[in-house]
Amino acid sequence: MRASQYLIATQKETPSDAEVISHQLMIRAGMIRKLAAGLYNWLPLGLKVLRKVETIVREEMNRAGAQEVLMPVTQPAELWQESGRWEQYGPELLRMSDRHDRSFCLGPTHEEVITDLVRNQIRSYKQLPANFYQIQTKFRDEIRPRFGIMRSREFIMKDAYSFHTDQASLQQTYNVMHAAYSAIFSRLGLDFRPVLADTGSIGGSHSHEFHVLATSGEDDIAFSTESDYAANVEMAEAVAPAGVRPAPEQDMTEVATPGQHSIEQVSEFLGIAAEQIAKTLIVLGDDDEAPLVALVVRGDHELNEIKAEKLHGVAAPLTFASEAQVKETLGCSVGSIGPVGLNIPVIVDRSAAYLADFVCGANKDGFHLTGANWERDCPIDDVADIRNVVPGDPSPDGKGTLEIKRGIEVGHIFQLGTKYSEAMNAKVLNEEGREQVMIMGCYGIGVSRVVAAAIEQNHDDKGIIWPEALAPFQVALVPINMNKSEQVRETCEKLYAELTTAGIDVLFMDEEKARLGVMLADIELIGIPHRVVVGDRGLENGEVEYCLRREGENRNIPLNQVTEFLTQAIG
RNA sequence: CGGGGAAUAGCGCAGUCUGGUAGCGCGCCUGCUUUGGGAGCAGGAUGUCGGGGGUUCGAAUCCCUCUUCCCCGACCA
Repeated sequence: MRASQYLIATQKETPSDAEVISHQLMIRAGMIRKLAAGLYNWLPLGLKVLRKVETIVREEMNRAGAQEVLMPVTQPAELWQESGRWEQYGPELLRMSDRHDRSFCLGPTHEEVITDLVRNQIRSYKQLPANFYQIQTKFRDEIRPRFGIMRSREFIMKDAYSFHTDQASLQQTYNVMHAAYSAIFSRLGLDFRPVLADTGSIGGSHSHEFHVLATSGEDDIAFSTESDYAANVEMAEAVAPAGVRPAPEQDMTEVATPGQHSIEQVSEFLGIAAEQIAKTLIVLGDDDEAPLVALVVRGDHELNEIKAEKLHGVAAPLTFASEAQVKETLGCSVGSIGPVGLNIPVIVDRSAAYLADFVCGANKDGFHLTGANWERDCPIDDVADIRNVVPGDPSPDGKGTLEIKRGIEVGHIFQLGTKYSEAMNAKVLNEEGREQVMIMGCYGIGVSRVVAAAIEQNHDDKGIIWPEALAPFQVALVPINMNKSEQVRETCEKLYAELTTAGIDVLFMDEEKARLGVMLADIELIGIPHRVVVGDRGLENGEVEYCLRREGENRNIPLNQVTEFLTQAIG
């Protein structure tokens, strides 16, 4: 491609509304432009990268035996009413009516449509298992789109759905998809980890997320130092401390703690470490008998809301009781609550249950208890894992301890079970000639998000450093003073033709009056991996200059070996 | 949706408090000179100051209202 015929929309200044580096660089390199909140135009250069991701995803999905289909973005409300999600999905589902006043939505995902398609087309167990995928635009009306293409409202997703007659077959396809995803992200040149995940609102049982590791990620991932255990912090099990709870040594004493509410305040005021304090949180219960429930975690731990809301007796979604509700039921304010003498159900975290001689609120404004002990001073009926793991916790698989890193979720695989097939009556005839509900799996990759994630992982202060597989161009060809030197012009034209013929994708910086500094800065910003600079100085020795973006060191190579050299360098 | 900020040329911003001719840098166009890492000189184009209403002789500036965007919290590829 000749730069003179290609839109290179680079800009020197960082847009003021771009927070994360990938967003800044995608704007500056001229890959995307914002149209409205969470909506982006893809410019030629950005689209080229996006297509490369799509191609790799498509190749690996095909290799894994999936069949490509294409479903509409616009979906009829009836299907969503059938699955029950028309009511469940909430405002993230963009709904609309057509001229006949029929209801539709923009697809945030395609379980309903694919289930409808498959129930109409597949009648026999002999046609299963089957795995269908598409690469297509999704729309989710995010409350807060941000970070450019990373969390946009409209985005490109590869979504796949598999259908089975038994769990073993689902597990097999799930494993194949797990392997295919690993192959995809490896080919893309990303540092990624598959992690155990919560199944979220899509429902189902078993699930893994694929995360690209990056400090700007929005998820916390817990890793074992000794094994390949990895889980989203939402999911990672906080195991019970080893051994038995120490015996009480102190007497329980009420102490005045005027104005001390938070754990830090109480800890400092009493000179007692946060891990020796029991933090009591009041949430709404799920039945009228017990409208409030107390959750107790250690002062240095955080409540895991996802774990908590799954507990029997706790309302989902997890809702904290209001100050007024607490005051009315318990007779004191939020900062002074403790498990001793509490007249509502108490659920205690495993680590908190291990405490002896701990400090807690006295259920009386301005007072705390020291030397409190389970059983002796208050009952402990319900112990559960309700906290987030922290670095240094033992790994749930018993090997090593956990460390926590940030990740960007780029893929997610689920075992859905029969959630949709049952609701939508998607059945096949099995070997016995009986109707049977199909079992489903689903598998997503955020294709546009991968582009941003790749930049988060591959950049320096000059710009993007594309992994070979994603680069919009493989080679940049830069002439120096082409408008003055016939020798430089001829050499570049020849090289351009030769490299192109060799199947190399070259960006030829052929603008007559372009300045060297500007061209080089643009190429570095855009992130083209290989660069060849042609000038009179080098040509006198029959040489051109080569630079690998990732290394930044110039070296001379003989003119007559350029094609061979680049073919090898690209690999 | 709650809390906080912002909207002035393609981009980044000043001007607003204290009302009085619409500004700066980058980019863009023309010409000349330059040309081995974001050039210099000269000339030029570009604005419903987010929209609507009001106050005023006069509003980017003060008041009311609407809209959009950004940041912090609960969802997700």
